[in-house]
Amino acid sequence: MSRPRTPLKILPAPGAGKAATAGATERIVDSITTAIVERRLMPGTRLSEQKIADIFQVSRTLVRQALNQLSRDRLVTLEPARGASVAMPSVDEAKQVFQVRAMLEGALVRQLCALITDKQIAELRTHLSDEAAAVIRTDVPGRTRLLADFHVVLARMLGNEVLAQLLSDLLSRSSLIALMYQSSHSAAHSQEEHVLIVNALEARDATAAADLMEHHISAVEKNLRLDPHTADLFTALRPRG
Amino acid sequence: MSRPRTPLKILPAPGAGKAATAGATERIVDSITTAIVERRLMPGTRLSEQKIADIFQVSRTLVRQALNQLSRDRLVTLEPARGASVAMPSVDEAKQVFQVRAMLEGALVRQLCALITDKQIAELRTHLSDEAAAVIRTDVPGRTRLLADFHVVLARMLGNEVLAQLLSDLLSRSSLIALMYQSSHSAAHSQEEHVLIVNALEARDATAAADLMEHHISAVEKNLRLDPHTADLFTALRPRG
DNA sequence: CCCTCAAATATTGTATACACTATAGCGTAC
DNA sequence: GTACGCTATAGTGTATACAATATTTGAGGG
Repeated sequence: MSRPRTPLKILPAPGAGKAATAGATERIVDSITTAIVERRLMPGTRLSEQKIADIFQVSRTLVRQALNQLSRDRLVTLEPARGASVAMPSVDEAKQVFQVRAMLEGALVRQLCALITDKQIAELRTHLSDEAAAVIRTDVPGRTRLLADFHVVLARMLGNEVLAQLLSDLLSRSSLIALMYQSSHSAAHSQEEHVLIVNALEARDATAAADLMEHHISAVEKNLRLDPHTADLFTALRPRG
Repeated sequence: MSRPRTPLKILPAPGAGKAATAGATERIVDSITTAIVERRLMPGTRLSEQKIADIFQVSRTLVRQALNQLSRDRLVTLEPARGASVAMPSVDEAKQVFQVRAMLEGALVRQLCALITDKQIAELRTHLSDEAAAVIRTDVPGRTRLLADFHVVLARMLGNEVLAQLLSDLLSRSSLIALMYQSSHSAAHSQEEHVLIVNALEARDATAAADLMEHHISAVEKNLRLDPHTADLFTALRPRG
């Protein structure tokens, strides 16, 4: 066996001590998901069923279930008879994900302007200061999660679980994309844009809020290194170290 | 064993003779999906793993995989230790699905106006006449599929596979919802609205197209029997025949 | 006659076993 | 020395076996 580029030490998932009483498979999904988002598993890494099963002390059955779920979320790709690896979203896929997010979240804030309450604005302000705090103390996993959660929180405020779920999936994919195409968009900048969006929401200015949101998402996308040569680095460097 | 309310004769899937050479599990997913959409499996029907395994002449392993995928699509619900049944989307979920569709497809046609080619318009016209033909000859499964495909075709024309996939899922759920809350929105009416949307696309009138699309989706939703008492009929009649 | 409790049955959850495919290492021929 | 092919090995795909849990059936008591 060739030495794996990544030691595959997934297990701890330190901040994710969920109540896994019922779902053993869910624990695996969560661990791998956070491992990918926290950049401990790089795109292209092979995910051997047996190794993961050993790590989690379960049979391959549950691991396969987990990998299937993850493949449905597009976080891992499942090549027939070759197994699973951490997904490597193409440039096209990256652009498409951000386009869908712009469509969805633009409409989201537009509708939210008409319905949002002062109490919800206050909650958003709290979230914003949490974001700012995480950015200041350079808590990378924390700020990544909070910056993504901001968008899901907005969806929840519309009272639309279906939308929230959808957006949550898209944000996981966005995290993987940002990880793969090294974003130069600073977390601080993202956080500032979030503040502007909340300001527009507070002013109940639907057009401004939508424009700001679409601009924000577009800015994140534009700051990805989606140039062909950089994108190919991953595939170019994949087989050898 | 109590006699099943539905004989569970899923197998034939007469019009769906797909090339299932590789994916045995995919065949099961497709069969059950079309069985649900074509109303041969009513919401709430229990889906026993062993029975399905016998029908498809495979082991429970593959059936479980299929049911897991279907549960991810929200077409079946998976209660722990109780097994799978055809999903019974709640009124809230129904409204949320249509809300998301309105947001997504409104933005879709708005963007499509700027990019659509005359050739694509022609393709849409062809699709529309297929729809009309299916409506006239009261080909219920065919017209259902074509009316749903219209929306996916639009997504494909944007060249956005991610969006197309997302929309495809939402449309499956919409089918189940329409099935459950007996829609009074005639297929003919839907088809006419599709024509209006294509007209607006041809005129490159983004605002009109978006309005028409949102109105169309809203009309479908409004024609569902989402009144509390009717909605409860399913649960009320579920335990006994 | 209905309600409650208990054994029997059916069904799901998990693990293991086996078959098949792809991969890697090595030896041989050119 | 390099290229080709063979064998060994690791890994996935499917089926089956076993354990745990829910559901049903029946008997007994109120």
